[in-house]
Amino acid sequence: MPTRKAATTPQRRAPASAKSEQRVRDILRVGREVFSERGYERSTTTEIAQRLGISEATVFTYFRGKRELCVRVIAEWYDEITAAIERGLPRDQPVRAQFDFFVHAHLRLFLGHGTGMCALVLSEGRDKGPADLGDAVLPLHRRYTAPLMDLLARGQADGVVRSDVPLRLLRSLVLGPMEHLLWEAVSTRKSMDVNAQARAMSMLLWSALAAPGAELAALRALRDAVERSLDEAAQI
Amino acid sequence: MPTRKAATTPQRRAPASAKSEQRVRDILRVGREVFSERGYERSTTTEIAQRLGISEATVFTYFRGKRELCVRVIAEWYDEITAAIERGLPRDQPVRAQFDFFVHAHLRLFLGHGTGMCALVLSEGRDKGPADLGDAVLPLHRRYTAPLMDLLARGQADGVVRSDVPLRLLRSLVLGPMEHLLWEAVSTRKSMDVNAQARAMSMLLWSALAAPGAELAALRALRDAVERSLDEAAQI
Amino acid sequence: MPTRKAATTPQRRAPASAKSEQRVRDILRVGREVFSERGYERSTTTEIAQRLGISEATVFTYFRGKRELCVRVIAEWYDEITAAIERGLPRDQPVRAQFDFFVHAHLRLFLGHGTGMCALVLSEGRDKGPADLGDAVLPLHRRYTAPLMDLLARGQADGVVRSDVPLRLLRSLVLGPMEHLLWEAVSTRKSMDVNAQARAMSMLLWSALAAPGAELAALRALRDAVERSLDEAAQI
Amino acid sequence: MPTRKAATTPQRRAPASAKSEQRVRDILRVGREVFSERGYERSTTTEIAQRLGISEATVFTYFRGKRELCVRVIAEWYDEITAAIERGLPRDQPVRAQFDFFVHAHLRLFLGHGTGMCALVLSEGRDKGPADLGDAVLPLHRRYTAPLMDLLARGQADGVVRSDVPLRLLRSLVLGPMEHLLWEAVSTRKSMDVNAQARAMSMLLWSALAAPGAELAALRALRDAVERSLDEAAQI
DNA sequence: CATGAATGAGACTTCATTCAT
DNA sequence: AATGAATGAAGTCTCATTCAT
Repeated sequence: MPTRKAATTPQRRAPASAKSEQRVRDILRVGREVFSERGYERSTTTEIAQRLGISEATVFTYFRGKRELCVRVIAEWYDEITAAIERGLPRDQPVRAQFDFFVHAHLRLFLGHGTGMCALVLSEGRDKGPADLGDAVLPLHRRYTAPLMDLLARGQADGVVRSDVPLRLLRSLVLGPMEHLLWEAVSTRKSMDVNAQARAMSMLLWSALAAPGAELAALRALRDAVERSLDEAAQI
Repeated sequence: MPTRKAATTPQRRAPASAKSEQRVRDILRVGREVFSERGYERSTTTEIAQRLGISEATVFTYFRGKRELCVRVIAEWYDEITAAIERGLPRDQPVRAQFDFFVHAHLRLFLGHGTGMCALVLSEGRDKGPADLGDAVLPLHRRYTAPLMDLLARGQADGVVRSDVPLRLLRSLVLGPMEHLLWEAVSTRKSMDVNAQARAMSMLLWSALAAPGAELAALRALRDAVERSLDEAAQI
Repeated sequence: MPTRKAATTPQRRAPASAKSEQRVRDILRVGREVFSERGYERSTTTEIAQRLGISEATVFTYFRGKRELCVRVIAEWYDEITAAIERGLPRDQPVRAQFDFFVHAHLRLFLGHGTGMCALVLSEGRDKGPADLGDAVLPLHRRYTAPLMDLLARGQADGVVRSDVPLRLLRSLVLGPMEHLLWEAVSTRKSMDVNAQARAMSMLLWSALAAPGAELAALRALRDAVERSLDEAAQI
Repeated sequence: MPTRKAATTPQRRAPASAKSEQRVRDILRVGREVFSERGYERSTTTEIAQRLGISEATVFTYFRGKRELCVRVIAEWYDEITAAIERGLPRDQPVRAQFDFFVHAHLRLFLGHGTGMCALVLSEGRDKGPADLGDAVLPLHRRYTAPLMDLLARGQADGVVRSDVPLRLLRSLVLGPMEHLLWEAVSTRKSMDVNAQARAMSMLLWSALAAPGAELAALRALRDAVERSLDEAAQI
């Protein structure tokens, strides 16, 4: 600890040349591989270095430590998927279509690069002693889910999403089943037909989200109209 | 944390005297405490032994190793909560009431003994290297959720639960949001009003599960109303 | 430098059996050797373990870390020499004799076990970053020099030690030259005749400490001589 | 900190252009800063380079290694203070006045540039493994103290400094207390009134150095003269 | 000449596990 | 049956030093 030690000595900082940046990218790439395969605690800087065929010391030239590397790996990944969501979201289409996109994209992104990142984030994004990744992960996750939250809020405003339940619960209602599905995929190590699953999931979730009385209300309005018409007709 | 070498030497097995059984129970009890406070990797056999005031070696007299101990701890816990569910489930009441019980019990059990076991299971039940916990946990989890699956199946047979979606997806729809909620509780370390949350969650989930027949029924009612109106109109 | 880590996990503590105590003594003995040969920073736990023919891990079973071991080594040594001084000091004899004893004992003790401890204490007893031995050493040193301070104070009270200079300066006047001599011995690695040096040093220092009354005595003697001469002259 | 391997490869030597000399001076200047702030072992070539805004490799272009740099830093410093002493020494004044100057200058120089150099020299000038600093420092220190030795020798020749003690011991008597005082200043990190301390110290040391019989001898001479006079008077 | 980049060697420390008693 | 004692294996991290460009 290694020592936890007040760093009084300035750290060697890596410069920003083209070569350096490539190194940083390489280490991040392999770091993502290893961390997602093994989780934080069981990953070793040794393995990361070995897979790259470089010295362990080199890793520490570019990252202050294992912890920082892992945070960077997670951050990069969140940046990617957040960008993918934000880039692809069809904002000019109805809420329902946007929701559909989100579900598809979410499942695709989390399973796309292997299930490892998914597991890493789900599992390590939590307070445990020194390697407290949770504090670093939480804001990233919030940013990632922001589009979903917007979308649901807009849905509520438009009356197509139920308003009888707090937004927070709706978020759980959406993300929960998807994460559960992902866990299952991770646990059983079975591959799955992402598109089919996404379609089914989106349909299911939307029916759970949809304003429950929407159709009913429409029907009642219809009935009332019919009744009124009939009454009027009867009075003639 | 380094990967330890898997135990290759056959261990002396502990006998089954009354005293021995007490020892086993003690170790399991404290093991549960420690594992749930720290997670698997950050727990140490040293601490477990120290809390019991016994020698580390004694732990290894009764358990082949740290991993086996942890698996046993998790298994015991699943046995308990599975039994609690099975014992309390009001099988003679309608599916809806049973579902309600399950949701309440689930949240209560997972948060009851602190969030630690919840976190341990959610977090360590996952693919990591050889001898992983995941393989041991999966069947336990399946057994635990069996009553829920039964219940949903029965609901489908009775027509009160939607049948347009595979059971597997429905399970995710139920367990997913609850786990999501639990994670949130664990992450933010905020205590929550379990009963209130359970009520809201149960209501929400049930409305998502409920056979979309509800609308059909409404439509049927409309048809009837219209018919009635027409009949009345015809009588004039 | 290893990481400092907030120790949340209880440390393995060594028990207090006879065997254990022997181990502790062994490690302290060899630790003293190594630390005094190399100084703190250049000493390694590896070497200490190797000289004992034990595993490095064993060292850490008995001492929390390098730092603590070194502090213990220094403390033990101070205990020894402090005890030796306090045990041997001839308190019933005149201050001058006690001072003589102190000087002899000091030189003997500091050079006795090699010059290493002397160097270690002189050199490492000072604020430098993480391994701040200074705070641990200062009170030990004060306790060690307490008898000397007492002795000087008593000397002042008795009028045999000069009172025109603060005690603090007198302490520097006594310890300074001795340490200087020891440094020289350490630096040049020449052995020296401790007894002879001690005799000369004691004499020199005492003459520097002695109450300037000496000259008054001389003047008195002169007066007497003159008087005697005058008497003799008068008898003529 | 690990023992580094002594440089075995012959280094490229730096040229002696004006620019190069400036570089050397810069590195020496910053090296002095760092070494005196942190001591030898805890200083890093990284930090020295960073403070200068140059590459670490550049440091090694001009100095064979860390150790050589440190030796040069110490040597430069000794050159400065030696020159200061030799320049200021009032050689045409009495020994006592010269001594006074030396004491003042010594304290001023050692504490002047912070206590760091003082600590560095006092602390690292000592036996440690191969290529130690002690061997390099000793001759520098001897040269530095040469004026003092001269001065004391002259004092003995003139009869104003005691001759009953070897010069070597007298040197310890002078330098010892001063170093002791400096250590104290360094350890306690308290600033001190250099001039006042120097005055007191000079007075004290001189009274310890002064030929103890000087006054007595004068008195004896007086007595003899008196006796002789009386005798002569008696014979009349 | 200067340096960006890399690294070998090693330091301290932790911990699950074994085994003689 | 219990444990005191020991340790192998591994892990994270540091830093002086080299060398191609």
